[in-house]
Amino acid sequence: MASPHQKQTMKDRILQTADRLFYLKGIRAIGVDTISAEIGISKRTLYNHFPSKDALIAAYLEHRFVQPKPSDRSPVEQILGTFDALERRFGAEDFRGCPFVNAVAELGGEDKSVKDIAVAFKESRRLWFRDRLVELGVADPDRLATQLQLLVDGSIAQDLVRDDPAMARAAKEAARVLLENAGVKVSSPDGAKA
Amino acid sequence: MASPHQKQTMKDRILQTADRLFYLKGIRAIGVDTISAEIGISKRTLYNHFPSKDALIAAYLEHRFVQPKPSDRSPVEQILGTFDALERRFGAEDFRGCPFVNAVAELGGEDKSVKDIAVAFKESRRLWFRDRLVELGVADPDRLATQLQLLVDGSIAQDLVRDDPAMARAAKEAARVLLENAGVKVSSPDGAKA
DNA sequence: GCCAAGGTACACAGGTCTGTGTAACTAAAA
DNA sequence: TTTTAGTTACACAGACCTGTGTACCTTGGC
Repeated sequence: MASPHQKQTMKDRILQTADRLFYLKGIRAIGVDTISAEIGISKRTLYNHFPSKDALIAAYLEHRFVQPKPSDRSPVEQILGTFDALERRFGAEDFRGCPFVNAVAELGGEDKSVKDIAVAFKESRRLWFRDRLVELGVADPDRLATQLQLLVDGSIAQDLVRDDPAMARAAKEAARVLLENAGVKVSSPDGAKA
Repeated sequence: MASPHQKQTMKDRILQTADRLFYLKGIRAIGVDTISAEIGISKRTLYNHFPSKDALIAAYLEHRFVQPKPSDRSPVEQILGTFDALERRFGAEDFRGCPFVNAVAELGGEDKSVKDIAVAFKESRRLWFRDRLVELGVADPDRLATQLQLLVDGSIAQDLVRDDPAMARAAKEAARVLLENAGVKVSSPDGAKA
């Protein structure tokens, strides 16, 4: 973990492959046989590293729970840049929506642990927006952060079914309107730095 | 179909039960045995009415594709009322997100017909917004309709993971800001008719 | 050389799933 | 009464799933 040159462990390879297949094809659609076959290991080895498929699913979701990198850009640029990043990801052919929302949709309210991590993820994203809005001094950062997160999740859901990266642009424009309405000065209607 | 007093056919009962279980528990999570057992019929009878589970899934999604009732309220009230209706549905304990988004998330891009009907549904909803925005004479009804639909889908996704009907209120407030920004006069910040 | 850790091959238990085949039953229509 | 359409009970095929048991093999460290 410390050294980037460190050889990838077996556990890493299993998790990485499970991550890719679970995300692309769905958690229920992928069996442990498929994962081990894809890596070229025996199913026994997989079970030596993860006690059950449920444990592998939990590891998958935790693995997806990554914090955004710190940035030295201005709060407004960071907020609006979120939607540019979304648009880029929508364009990739291996994008298939939000893994947490998908997992909840797929596994239902049955599995409480899945829902818990999904809620934690969504809340962490909302708080990320909120921190930047506080920095900007807007009146009601909590409310606006929630609304920005609505635009993020809405564009993800829309792109999931429509495969249309323009959804991210529409969300960005809406976000700009909401920011300006909250008294935030936003430079130009489209990409001043371009 | 014409008379509301008409006795419910076997096919209706199957579809209705499949609808409820598919939506609540997930399509992959429910087998045809479960559906037939729930109704108290044999699995053979189910297969006499639907040639395959895939056909039943298709019928389920078509059954969910309902058009909004015509309304005599003003366009603005209709648009904002959408979010009030959402909030009501979020409060129900049998609400589990958008069946079309869930189906795409669950069945993946593999099944093209599922994606097709999901796209058709989302587009029909977007056009519903668009029609009302045209009536209001806004400058760019297509863009704003897309953005309102983003708020709808965003609040649905958020409520799915958080079980928080307040997401609909946040979406409604954002919708009001977007409408006002487009030059639409919106009466009061919260429920003038209350 | 020897040992121990971890991987492999492979069978298998026990469950679920979709879908079919078949013979008997029921009830309404003719 | 006879026919016919729909339903039932039930077994079963064939596939896939999670998870385990077991005996063998490979490899690096001592």
